[in-house]
Amino acid sequence: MNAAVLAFGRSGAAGRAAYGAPHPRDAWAVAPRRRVHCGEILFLEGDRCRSLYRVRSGTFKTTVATPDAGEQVTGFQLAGDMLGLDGLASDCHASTAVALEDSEVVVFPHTDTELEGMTPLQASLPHLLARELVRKQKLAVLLSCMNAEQRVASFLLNLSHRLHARGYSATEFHLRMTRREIGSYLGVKIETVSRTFTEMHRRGLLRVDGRSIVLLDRQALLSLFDELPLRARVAATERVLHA
Amino acid sequence: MNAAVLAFGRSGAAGRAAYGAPHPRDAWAVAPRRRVHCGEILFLEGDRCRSLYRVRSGTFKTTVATPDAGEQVTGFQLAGDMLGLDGLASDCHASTAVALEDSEVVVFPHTDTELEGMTPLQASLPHLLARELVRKQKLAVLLSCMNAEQRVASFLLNLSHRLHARGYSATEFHLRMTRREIGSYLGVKIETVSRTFTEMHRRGLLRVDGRSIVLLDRQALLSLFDELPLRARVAATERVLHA
DNA sequence: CGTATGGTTGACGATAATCAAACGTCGTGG
DNA sequence: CCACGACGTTTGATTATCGTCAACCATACG
Repeated sequence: MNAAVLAFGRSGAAGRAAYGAPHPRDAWAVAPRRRVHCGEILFLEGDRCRSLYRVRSGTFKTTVATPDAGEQVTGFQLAGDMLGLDGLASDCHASTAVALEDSEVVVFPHTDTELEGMTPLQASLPHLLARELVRKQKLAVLLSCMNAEQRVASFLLNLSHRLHARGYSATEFHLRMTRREIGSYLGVKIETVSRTFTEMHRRGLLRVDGRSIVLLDRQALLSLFDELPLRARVAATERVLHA
Repeated sequence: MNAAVLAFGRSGAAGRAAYGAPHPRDAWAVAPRRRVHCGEILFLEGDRCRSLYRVRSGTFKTTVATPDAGEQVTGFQLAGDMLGLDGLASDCHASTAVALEDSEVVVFPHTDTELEGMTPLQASLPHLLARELVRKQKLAVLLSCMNAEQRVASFLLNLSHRLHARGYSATEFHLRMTRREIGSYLGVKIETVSRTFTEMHRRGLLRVDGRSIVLLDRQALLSLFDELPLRARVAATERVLHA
């Protein structure tokens, strides 16, 4: 039912709450920061992994190179989200991070994760990684069994949810990414993204003007996920009744 | 070029090598084991996460429930692979693990990961999780940009690779999973899996008899990943030339 | 200006989903 | 023993979704 919101879900508190209970805000004051301008690369796939990052402000995309010389977007990161976690698998970053607007990150030198004494970051790494893992798993499910319309609706609802959790409007927001990046992330072509936006607009589900979005009918967007093949819908209904 | 093999890749040494360099085999003797019969559930999505597991022998699948009352296969685990890592995100398992044949697992009680002193498992958790994360990311890429034939070829080559790393034949093996499970994992329907097998058979790439597979032409299977739209292929070629 | 980039729209086609039927193998119970 | 149903698999016919190709517009920028 709320698969849309759950499908991605980089919960707003993810990065913050995991670092220990009382979490004095000053604890971060010592951590170095770095400004990253729009379009600038924070780290490159294959680079030596020297640090982890936490987005302080702004937006990032992470991408991986595909065999066909293209780039595949693997995620969008907002304030509070971690960047570079996949670099812990080896000593190299497994993806590239690019700022989609002028942004700022907190830098956690990689040595922090190797100290003998348990730093707060080190202690919470498994949680952070596991969360990330669950999200990627849900993305895989989305890519496996949703149609284009459902993918786009998932994307918008998820973005809305994450922005809301950060204190922004849940209904009006500005897309920081291009149609091509959205399509790459969702596994559909740019034309399909464009057409889907247009069609949703036509049906009154939202208003689109370039990159500014206004969600007009959240319920209708959610109900797109009920539109399943008949047999599946019947099965789902029975399932709910039995529960 | 070898995207097929890389696309998944639960490297054979993953679970084993990560636990410390010399790795005396006896170190595991103390860890409790558990037999899991074919079809039996090791843990259920939503269950309290009390332990992590490492496959000692046999095969598992992990699945998540989809909104349409179906189940989506999120991975296949062979000997040496970890199970239950996604449970570290919360205190509940994010997926269900089912044995695809009579199997045995090593059980790591969850308390091990919470001890103050760093246990070997605890120390290697970030690596294990990050590896898993990278694999899921690659699965997402596969689901985003490969056609049915490439997905099936990826699956077979990956399985071949993993079996080989475990001392089995890389060319002849027995599928432990149904066509439906393969299709679910790859994001295609069961009929498509079947037809793709048939077509590959017809072209002499492999022999299929029920669930026994014989890979006849690994090169041809790999070359399926060069079959890209013309423009992409040209771009890829140029890229290689410039590198 | 000219060019590059991002976005929209239309026409067309290919890939894979859907629907349907058939077959073999199991295990179960009559 | 055989009949029966539940599965798993294969194959064919048809459909629909989405990708491809192409044209066009708007904006930014040197």
